[in-house]
Amino acid sequence: MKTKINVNYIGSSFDRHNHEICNEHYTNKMEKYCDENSLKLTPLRRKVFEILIRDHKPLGAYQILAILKKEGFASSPPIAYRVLDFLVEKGFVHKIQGLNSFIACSFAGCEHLPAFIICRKCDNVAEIKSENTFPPASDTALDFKIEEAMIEILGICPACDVSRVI
Amino acid sequence: MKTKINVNYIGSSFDRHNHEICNEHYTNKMEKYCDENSLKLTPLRRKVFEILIRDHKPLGAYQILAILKKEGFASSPPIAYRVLDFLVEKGFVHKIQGLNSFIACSFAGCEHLPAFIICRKCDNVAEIKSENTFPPASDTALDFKIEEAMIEILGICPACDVSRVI
DNA sequence: TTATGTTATGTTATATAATAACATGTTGGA
DNA sequence: TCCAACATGTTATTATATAACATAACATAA
Repeated sequence: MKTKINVNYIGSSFDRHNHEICNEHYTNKMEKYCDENSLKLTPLRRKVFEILIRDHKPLGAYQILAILKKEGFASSPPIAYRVLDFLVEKGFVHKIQGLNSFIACSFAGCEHLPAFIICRKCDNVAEIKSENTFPPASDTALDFKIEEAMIEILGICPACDVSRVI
Repeated sequence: MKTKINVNYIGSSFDRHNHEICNEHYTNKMEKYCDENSLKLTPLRRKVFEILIRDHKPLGAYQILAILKKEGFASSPPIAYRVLDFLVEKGFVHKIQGLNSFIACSFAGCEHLPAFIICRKCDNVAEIKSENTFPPASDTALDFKIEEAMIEILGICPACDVSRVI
């Protein structure tokens, strides 16, 4: 059997990689984390995470529901939203507000404020670590207790930027 | 007649100020800008901006619609969304994705990537300038052409942070 | 002035996203 | 075994946003 290589732009860069190994890696991480923290990794939760990590692209709740339906699961809206709440709360998945969609975390297990760069041409999304950009260099924010941050940067990725000098 | 002082946390800090002067200031700026750029500052557009700058708090489209209705304007959803599109496009108003709401810009006329700090206790929102935090210090983002950014920071503002040392 | 293109406003209907409220199932101890 | 906590399931509804189309206002060229 030939090894199928799913090439996608994900993770900490827009670089290519073998996405199957990547999937496995994050699924393993998740199983380990749930085990250690006595969280129930139920079939439904596992399935939703699997759906999200498959292509590692942002998916809306209703897209996820459609896939769940096709694959024999219940598919009323609260099913997806509840599982997504769980996955987001535990840090396995992030919500991308600007797209009303959800994406598997690229740095699971590693403390971070998630940030995303979104190419508006190819629609690929990459998660980047944002520690270096925080706290924002502003007097205002100095005394502000940051708990969560939503950083979504829209633009053109290198691959789509035809005008760039190669 | 007594001068009514509306005290609110807005602008580049969570500091107090006379919000009436502030309103006037931004309305003037807007008029000037529209004049110079031959943009039509119609009664509807003026009204929506006025609604947003009144208390300088984020308002949802349907909240704005309700106010428009009370004040004698048409109030079907596209009315608000279209005017908001205009105001956002011209930079007079920003959309806060995390709250599905809109807020008058605090740095109108000044080139900037907007960023917000949102206190989840008192719900006040402050806009801060974000130049200093961009581009994010990450190899990934180096080659990425940033066009737009959405930065929303959730936490506790100094006034609400009871635990802080005074 | 009239014709014409453009922009703004208006209406109805509908799409899309998210949650409330409540019922049933499952599981893991006291 | 019983109970408590959690997970899944259903129906209905709320909230957010847009499509599609109609009319009005306004500038400007014939």
